[in-house]
Amino acid sequence: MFTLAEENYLKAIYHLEFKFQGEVSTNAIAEKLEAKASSVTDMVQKLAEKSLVSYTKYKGTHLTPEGRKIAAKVVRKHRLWEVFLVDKLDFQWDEVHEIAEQLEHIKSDELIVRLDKFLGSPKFDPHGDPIPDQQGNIKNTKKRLLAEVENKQRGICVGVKESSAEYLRYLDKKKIGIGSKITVVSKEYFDGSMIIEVGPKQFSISKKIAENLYVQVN
Amino acid sequence: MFTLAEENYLKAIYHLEFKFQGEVSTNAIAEKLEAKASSVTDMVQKLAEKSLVSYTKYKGTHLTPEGRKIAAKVVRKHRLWEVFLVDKLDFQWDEVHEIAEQLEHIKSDELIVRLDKFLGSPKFDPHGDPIPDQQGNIKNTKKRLLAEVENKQRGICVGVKESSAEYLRYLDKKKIGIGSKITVVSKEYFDGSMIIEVGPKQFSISKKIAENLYVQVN
DNA sequence: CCTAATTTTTAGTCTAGTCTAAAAATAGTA
DNA sequence: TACTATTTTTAGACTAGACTAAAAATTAGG
Repeated sequence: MFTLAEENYLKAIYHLEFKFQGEVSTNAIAEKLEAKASSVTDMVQKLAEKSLVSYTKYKGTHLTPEGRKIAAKVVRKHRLWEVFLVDKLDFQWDEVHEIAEQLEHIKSDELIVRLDKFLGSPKFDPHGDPIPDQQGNIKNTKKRLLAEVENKQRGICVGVKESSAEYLRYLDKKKIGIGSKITVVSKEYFDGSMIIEVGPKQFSISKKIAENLYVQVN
Repeated sequence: MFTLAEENYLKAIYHLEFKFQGEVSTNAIAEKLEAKASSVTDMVQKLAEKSLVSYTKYKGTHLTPEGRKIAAKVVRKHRLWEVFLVDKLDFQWDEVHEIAEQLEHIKSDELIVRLDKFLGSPKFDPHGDPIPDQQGNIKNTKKRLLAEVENKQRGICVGVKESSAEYLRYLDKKKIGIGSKITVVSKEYFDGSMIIEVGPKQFSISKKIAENLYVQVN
């Protein structure tokens, strides 16, 4: 199996590859993990030894299929646990990250199979990020801000950009949560506000609200 | 906070103190943790520095109130997670220990409060061992084997001694589980079998069955 | 009560993972 | 292109936690 540090490095590289769509620099990893660049060099060399990343001096790092599989598994575990914490233990969306950072390293395949089942095989975590499947495949989500959605289009709420308690409370009040179907009824280009339909109701939301809600359209 | 190793040492000492009712020897700790005695000496000296144990060379170790509190907390977490795994994720009683060994180290007080609530504040884990409360106090359980229970006495099932799949399946079939109320109707001293009452039914069980079931009487 | 066996401790070594400081490579710019 | 700034790597040191081997203390047996 893999150590905690190894898993964290693989996960960081995984996220950074996604973000930059390609090779990942030593400094980027260092920043993400709040470590020094020299430590990162050390570790990626070890990971390269184990064929989990491919690494060329001064050029950067990227995951091998093997490394990607492991990273995706950690991410899957992280996001499933977040769903557990929010759905079952009633944590708020913004309180769960730190705990999930620990839970993601629990080693037991059977545990994850059963947890997934227990949670109803969710496809998104409470922040709207997609949960990789067992093979590490991730649903191509095309998540975008509600503010960017065209008139008459319909999307599924998959997360928030900001997650302050106030904002989440507002959303709760309006019955907007992960999975809510939201239709843009009309947009006011003057102030960026829009009228949306959620369930049986139509109401107006401000630009600020629309700019902090992610939806998936397709 | 405390490291994984520290927590494991404190937990081991906690269990051994309970078992031996007193001072714990270096070798006993070493055996429990499958480590060398020299490693143990090292660690207990460090723990003594931090006032988590009191330790006198060649004499042995025991927990300070501080150390006991931490150990009890780890045990509480371990046992709550075991309940979660069995009650919610449908694991068998004998499959959960290894996973709980990992989960017990997750750091978040709020998590434990909520988990406890989610599980209905159980007082016993799936093996029938009592779960320490938030203050680390443990219910004095007087658990004993069903075979040792007197005629006409009534007990609550709190665990099993053996936990083979066959045995557990037998218990399931007979609708005996944690919390089941069992009354000893009559004992056959010739072969150690007994007739018991579980719920609305009375039936006979062999000595072997009775010697592997723990109940709490009073 | 003295010697032998056992237990415990000390001393020194190892690995994983981190760091700092300095050297080397790369990139940016005049 | 050459010089400077930035990035990356190397070298060496540190800590936690484990180990082996040897020394010291304790316990047990005659």
